[in-house]
Amino acid sequence: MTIHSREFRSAAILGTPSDIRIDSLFDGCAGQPATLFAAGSEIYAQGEKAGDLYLIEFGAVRVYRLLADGRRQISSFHLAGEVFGFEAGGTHHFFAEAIGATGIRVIRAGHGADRSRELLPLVLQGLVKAQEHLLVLGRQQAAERVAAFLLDMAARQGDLEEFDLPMSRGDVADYLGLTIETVSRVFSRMKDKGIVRLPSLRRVRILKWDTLRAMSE
Amino acid sequence: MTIHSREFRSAAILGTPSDIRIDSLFDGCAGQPATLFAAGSEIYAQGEKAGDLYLIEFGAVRVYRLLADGRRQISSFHLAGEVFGFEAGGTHHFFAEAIGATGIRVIRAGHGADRSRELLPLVLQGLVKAQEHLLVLGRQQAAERVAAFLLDMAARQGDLEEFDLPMSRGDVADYLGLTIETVSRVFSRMKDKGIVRLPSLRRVRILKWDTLRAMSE
DNA sequence: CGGCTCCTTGAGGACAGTCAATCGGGGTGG
DNA sequence: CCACCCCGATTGACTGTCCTCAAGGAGCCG
Repeated sequence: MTIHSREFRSAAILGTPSDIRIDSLFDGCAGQPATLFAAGSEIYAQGEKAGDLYLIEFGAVRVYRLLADGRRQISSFHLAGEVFGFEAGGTHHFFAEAIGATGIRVIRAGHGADRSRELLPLVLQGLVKAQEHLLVLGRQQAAERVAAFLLDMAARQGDLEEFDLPMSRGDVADYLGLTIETVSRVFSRMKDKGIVRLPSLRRVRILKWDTLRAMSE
Repeated sequence: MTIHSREFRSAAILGTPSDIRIDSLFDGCAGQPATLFAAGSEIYAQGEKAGDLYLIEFGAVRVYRLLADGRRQISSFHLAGEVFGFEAGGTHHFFAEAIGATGIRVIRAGHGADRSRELLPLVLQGLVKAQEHLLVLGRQQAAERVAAFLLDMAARQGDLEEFDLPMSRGDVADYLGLTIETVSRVFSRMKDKGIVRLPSLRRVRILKWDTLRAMSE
């Protein structure tokens, strides 16, 4: 069900949220066309052979894992300018899907050169983020989780007052370890209290930053 | 309150649970004495300058983070033979403490040589483990979490029928995002059902592996 | 043997989940 | 351009799992 468009030419990279430089990773693949993934299409699956990395040019990606009965945990979202696809042991332990229409540049593995030096800081940052998210899932209540999530999304889009939520309520729920209904209720409550405005389903404007920060502890 | 014993000579490394070779990391510090950390003593703290790595020779370590009101999430336990201390941005984002009396060999940073190549597989494995733990915290119930935890502890001690739990019930609770009482109740229920035996507070014998595996899904 | 800490067990309550009905908005077709 | 449709989101009522509070028990040290 994956749609690949070799025709699609990349938009400008919107800038990396971190200060880690990734430019050098693309020495060997400059000028390569990006691939377009349609909404919901699979980028890689658990069990597949891993090695390549993926740079998002526009759109967003969810990386997740499933339990046997279908319960899903999204371990991370990735936005424009971010790199994902790191794996251990040469095998993917997770699934990756485009959330909306997403342009991705593939960084092929084994270009000869050893990329450890450039990759290590990126992977370390991913490790810290995952471990910080453990605190959210293990010890925070629903409202605290949503507050932390909104602040993270805002920070990754330049701390603008208003920003996009590329993902559905269901995706947010599966990222925060909650249900759709609980996420929806927390959003509504935040709106009622004047903490946020919700101009549309996929858009948020933060009105009370300090309140949100206090909520996320 | 930290006790460092420069006199202490290391016991044999008990073997790495993974198949990743770490020998080469110690080229520059072979023969260095290990340091003894007393039970509960701090190895490093959040906010401290990072860079060194730590190899456990015996004992166990908890790595955790705190919320403002004292809620604690243990992001990982580390046993004999394992390396920890990876950080991003040169600063520790977590606390590390010895659980019981623990012998640790410090791998000093900046020995000149670039360690990226050896480190990357270790960090990648840590990332996968953290992300897998997200699924446990986000989507599994209490009994499933405990089952997954026991299987993990068993696997890291050679899949022996009977093995040590170096940490307290409180540590287990803070690792699994539960309370002491819930962990205790799940243990008791598993004992009642003949799934495990608990020869002592810090020791477990798994009787029904398949049941545990089915529980952890 | 006493006292301490950690663990266990019980009773009751709260937060989030489940089930179900309704709302709303973006897209399509008339 | 408007009406309809459909999927996602919202809201409400109720349930259940886990947390909180509290008391009692077990192991381990001096």
